[in-house]
Amino acid sequence: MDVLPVSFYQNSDVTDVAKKLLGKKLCTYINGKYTSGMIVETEAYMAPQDKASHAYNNKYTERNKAMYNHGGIAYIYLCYGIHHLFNVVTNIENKPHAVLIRAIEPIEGIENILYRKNKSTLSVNLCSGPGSLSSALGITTALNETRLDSNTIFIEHYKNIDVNEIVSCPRIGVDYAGEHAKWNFRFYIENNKWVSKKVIIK
DNA sequence: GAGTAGATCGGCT
DNA sequence: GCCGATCTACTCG
Repeated sequence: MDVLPVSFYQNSDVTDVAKKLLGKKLCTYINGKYTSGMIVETEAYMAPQDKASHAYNNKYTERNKAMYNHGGIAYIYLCYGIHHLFNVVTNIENKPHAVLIRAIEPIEGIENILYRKNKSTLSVNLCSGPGSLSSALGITTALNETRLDSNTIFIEHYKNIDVNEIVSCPRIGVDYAGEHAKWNFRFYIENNKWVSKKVIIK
């Protein structure tokens, strides 16, 4: 009903989209099971200049081609051979920008999440961390390049987050990116217990 | 509670 | 062959 239009993602400032996604509701309807959760943590990836991005220097492969598509679709890829990481493609065609969704706060379909996780009780780490969140929502690489206004994956308005509640800090697990690893491209909602990791001091 | 190994696919040196 | 935008389980103290 209140699904974000594709135009929301076609913004030339990825960090702006990353911040605006906080407090939105990510919903999936996969294999007949509906689940949703509020986005509490994101990271921006801004290729071609961003070394931490798969599309650094406009590198183009079969895997990352989704990022070169227009904004408003999903870029999902396999990490460490096990984890399916879910990204939102932003900007226009041939501008490979993306926002990695790192954590959500479960809202609906908790029983489906527990079933997928083979757990009986809800705990904070179930949807916290990109790989964990994808398995909780049933997201796999089969959904790569799915439109975010489709009825499989969609994002709705949910809660307005005040700028004062948004914390920005360096991204996680991208030390190899040298100077770019220090960019404050990670955003999360302050004092939200579902956030995967607090500020990392180095 | 903290530290480490193991899982396991695709893209690259 | 090696290593990654990771997570979990298992060990050790």
